[in-house]
Amino acid sequence: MDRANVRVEGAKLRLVTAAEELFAQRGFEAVSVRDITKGADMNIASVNYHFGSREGLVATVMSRHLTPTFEERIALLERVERSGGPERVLLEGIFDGWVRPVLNQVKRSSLPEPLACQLLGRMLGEQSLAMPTGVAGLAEQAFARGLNLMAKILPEAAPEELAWRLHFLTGALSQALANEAVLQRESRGVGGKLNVDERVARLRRFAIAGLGEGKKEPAEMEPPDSQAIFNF
Amino acid sequence: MDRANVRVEGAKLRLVTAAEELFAQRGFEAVSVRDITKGADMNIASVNYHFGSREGLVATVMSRHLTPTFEERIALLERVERSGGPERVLLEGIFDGWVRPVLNQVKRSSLPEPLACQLLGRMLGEQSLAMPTGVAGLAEQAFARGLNLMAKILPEAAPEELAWRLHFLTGALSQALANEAVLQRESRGVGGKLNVDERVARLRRFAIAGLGEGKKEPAEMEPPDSQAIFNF
DNA sequence: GTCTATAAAGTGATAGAC
DNA sequence: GTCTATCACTTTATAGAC
Repeated sequence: MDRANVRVEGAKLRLVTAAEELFAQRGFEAVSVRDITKGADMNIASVNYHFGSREGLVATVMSRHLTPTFEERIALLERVERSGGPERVLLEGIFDGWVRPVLNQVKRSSLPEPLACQLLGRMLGEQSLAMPTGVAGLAEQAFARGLNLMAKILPEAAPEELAWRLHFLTGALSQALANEAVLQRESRGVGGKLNVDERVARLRRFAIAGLGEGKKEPAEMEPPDSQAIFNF
Repeated sequence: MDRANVRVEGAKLRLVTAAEELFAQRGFEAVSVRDITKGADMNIASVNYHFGSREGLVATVMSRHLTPTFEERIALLERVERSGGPERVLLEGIFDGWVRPVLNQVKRSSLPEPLACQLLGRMLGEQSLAMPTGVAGLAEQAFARGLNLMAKILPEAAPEELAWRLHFLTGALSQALANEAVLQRESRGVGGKLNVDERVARLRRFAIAGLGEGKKEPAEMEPPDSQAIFNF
């Protein structure tokens, strides 16, 4: 995978850094070229000179973070697949392979941790945000590996069920990274001020249970839920 | 709760409907007043006449959908709390109380189902999207009830852990509603073309397992995960 | 590679006629 | 309540001087 468009330095780096900070705070749509050049204390024309267009800068930001993240995700999932192990270990391997690369990317970022979280959370979760083609291909590869591992744990489940579980995990992860302020408000502070590692530790318990739901453990076969309010 | 700003008709309704369709497709930030009036085949000045400003229209759209949704969520969770039952039933009650009102709102909407899903998914998940104050209050009330019920099932868990689980559920729900196209692409079609009820049925299995993780069931006490790749 | 100046189009909002 | 015309800005992008 060509890394030319992932590495960035000098004037380009100043622009990218300023852009990332603003994208993290306000979202990709709500930031203008002027906001970015002002934030970087550079000339208004510099974005077009260095990146061709606003869109080129957005693509660079996406690629810069998501390329190494998805490459690491692919590598980790591959490693889990090769090393094998009992179901519980595979399940933890899927979660760690899926989530850890995102966390590592947060740590690698030069942005302050809360901003890096918001930026990654947005890139993973924001609707109608087109990924550069190279990145989309990596996302596909990672997804295929995740799906393959899921099928080892739940061989009788429909592949489409497993695909959706990985998708739910991504939604919960995006929420864990980007929406801490929302939880603070809605929970009147009960959510606490957790750093990203603590939040991911909580997500880990939640998601591993969800991903593995239904794996044969005779003791907890689905009871008939006759008293449930609704039937989905 | 005053419903004056929730019910809308005549010219206002035409504008709201056109706006909702565009917001669902492109997101709230990416739609201009001109796009909306063109979509409604109405005059450019009509948005400001009927809603005071673009922001007023956005607030109306949010309130129109989220007010009944959160009111129903509060009512259902209250009902689950009163009727009680064994843990498993409470757990299903929390999920249904949390998610069913959203699904009902999708069905109530005059928009085509896929658009209604995207709109609701965006309102639940889109970062930096300010809720009108009345709606924010309802969201808080619903959250408090959900948290209260969670504490009945997992009395020994930290409240902050339970708050985050509800937050993860919201993230996964938003993903189930709004990002079907993304899953289709990433999974190369494995995700299938599921309608919203089927997607929610899958979310139900995933999330109920995650929400209830750790509730005392001696048979499945956490095994030491010595072989896990990472320790969070 | 950085700058100014400016083009060309789009933005939300409003005054005032009908 | 609907319309036109327009204001006052902002948007991305670029030509051309330095």
